[in-house]
Amino acid sequence: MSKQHKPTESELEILSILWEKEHATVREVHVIVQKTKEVGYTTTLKLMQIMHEKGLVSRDASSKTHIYTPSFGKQAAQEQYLGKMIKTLFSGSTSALVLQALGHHQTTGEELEAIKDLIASLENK
Amino acid sequence: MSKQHKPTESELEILSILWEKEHATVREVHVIVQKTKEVGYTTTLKLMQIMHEKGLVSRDASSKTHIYTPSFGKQAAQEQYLGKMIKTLFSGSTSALVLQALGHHQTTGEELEAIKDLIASLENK
DNA sequence: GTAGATTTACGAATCAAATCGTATAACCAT
DNA sequence: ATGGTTATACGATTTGATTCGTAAATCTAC
Repeated sequence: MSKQHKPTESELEILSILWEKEHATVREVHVIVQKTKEVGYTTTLKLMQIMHEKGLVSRDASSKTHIYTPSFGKQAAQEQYLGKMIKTLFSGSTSALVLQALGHHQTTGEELEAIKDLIASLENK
Repeated sequence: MSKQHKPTESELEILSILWEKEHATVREVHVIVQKTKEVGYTTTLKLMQIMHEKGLVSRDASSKTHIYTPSFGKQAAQEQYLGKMIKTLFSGSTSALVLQALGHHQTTGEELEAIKDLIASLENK
């Protein structure tokens, strides 16, 4: 993930949409954004133009209607935010975060199995 | 955690210091802030005054040098940020976050034991 | 090809966060 | 009680994010 510019709240919302759809036009993004926020089309456009300037997204401008693609994957963003959160809010303790997450948020039995598997494989090293 | 005002980046940094020390003066906070950022004393002061207005911290103004105390605990903030992160970056999947955290950040054997214990107790319900 | 719709580009206005300078009050040591 | 230091209060400026209006370019349908 490009480190120079960390996405703002609104930018992250747009990135989420792009991750979901792989790539999209301003119109497509705007339609989805509008479901949660009352905001004009040109606002979404401007945001996406700024994201392009910052390098958060790339775009194909070969046709009139530009197509935007995120510059990095959801996973990279998850990594960055998770790392920062562990550092600033959990005093660097990954397990503190994990315990808090498992303790206060819903998980299915299957999910717990997957976590146990990962722990087992970590212990085999 | 007071929901009306979510702390900004800088405010969170100050809160972390207050959580660490229980309570502190502007000077004490500023000395620590200065280790990472080049910033004037009055900037830190102003920030803490605003945090007081927002209700993020309370203060004892009985002596000239005021003493600031966080209005809520670290745990409440962890809860809020974690919940938001699961929702926005992990599509609501707690296990996705846990797997990512365990997979990419260092944990000791003891920590893994504690996590396994929690999972076991969750499964017994 | 012309009208209406859609899109981009651009700049301006608004709003909040962050920074700092200056003034004033309180404290301390002598 | 006076000078130097430290604290708070307050306002001004800067910076960045967000919002939108307007104009110009392109497309579409007839």
